[in-house]
Amino acid sequence: MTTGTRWLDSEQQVAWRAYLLGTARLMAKLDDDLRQFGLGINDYEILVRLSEAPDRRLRMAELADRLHQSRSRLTHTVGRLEAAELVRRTSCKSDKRGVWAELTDAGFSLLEQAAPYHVDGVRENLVDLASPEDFAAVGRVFDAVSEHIGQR
Amino acid sequence: MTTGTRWLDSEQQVAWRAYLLGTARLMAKLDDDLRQFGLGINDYEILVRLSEAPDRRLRMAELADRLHQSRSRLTHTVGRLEAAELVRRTSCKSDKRGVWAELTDAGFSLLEQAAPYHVDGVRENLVDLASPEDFAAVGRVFDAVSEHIGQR
DNA sequence: GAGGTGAAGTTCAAATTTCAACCTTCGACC
DNA sequence: GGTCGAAGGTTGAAATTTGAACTTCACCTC
Repeated sequence: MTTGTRWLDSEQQVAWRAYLLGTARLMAKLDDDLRQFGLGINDYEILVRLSEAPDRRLRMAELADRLHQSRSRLTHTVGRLEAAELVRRTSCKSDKRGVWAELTDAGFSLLEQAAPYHVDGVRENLVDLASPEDFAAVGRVFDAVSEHIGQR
Repeated sequence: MTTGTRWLDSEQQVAWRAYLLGTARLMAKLDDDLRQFGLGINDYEILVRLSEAPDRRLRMAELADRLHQSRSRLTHTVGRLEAAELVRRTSCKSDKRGVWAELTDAGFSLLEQAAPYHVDGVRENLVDLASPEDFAAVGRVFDAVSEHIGQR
């Protein structure tokens, strides 16, 4: 008889581990690089999402979903960003339960400073290391992953 | 004049974000699935590395490097695993500064239980969603990332 | 064989994240 | 209107992670 488990074959195994290790190293590197601006990559992503939204603001739940974070975690993080004056909270008129997180001018300009530096890091440590085809494949794969797993 | 920053083009941007979101969702999912065994993916990876090592043991620093974790984090985590009797620490004779982390029988058998389940999760939520070529590309890309960034 | 430098681990405190409990408001239904 | 289940957010405590300081030991050089 055979075992019911389909183990990864050796190439899949190698690729899976490369992904785990590479991701760990990459995130640590990007985090380090952002530290000079007083941000982590998580904070950075929050600011970016806000900067792109209409009126530079987003509802907390919407933001949490886009980043796949718990509402609780986001509450804490936004609390810190607010203390740093990078984000402002305002209550939502149409839904009294709701809260808008809005990027302040200071937040926007910090982002303007950090972004070029951060993008360079993403290029240097990821994008430019891969062929365009390979990088596109990464996009497809993780798009499928997101799609498959769906919301939390 | 042009700006000095090479921004990501729109496809790269999309791929990068897919990677970020997909990774967040994937890790959360794998973590959740392992919780039934009282493990997180981080604990799991530690046990796996130990299980594959000669005598099922590894020096702390070596283990930390393979997982790209700080020594401090590893000390804490192994402390918890030790409290759960899944890992045992022994001191290293040839280098008195050193400490071996060694998988216990209980650790090994928990791993035997968890592994099939975990691998299924990795397949279902990642490997089987991608074509073999695309998944191989993921491996290549993150291998290059690891290589490029190197040790911490 | 005494210093000096650096590696291996741990420790403690601070920062961050998780988890469950808890309001308040919305919406549907009766 | 009144009720009930669920969504949006927050809170506070517990668990985990980070970062810097610290101890012990190894190794190199003079």
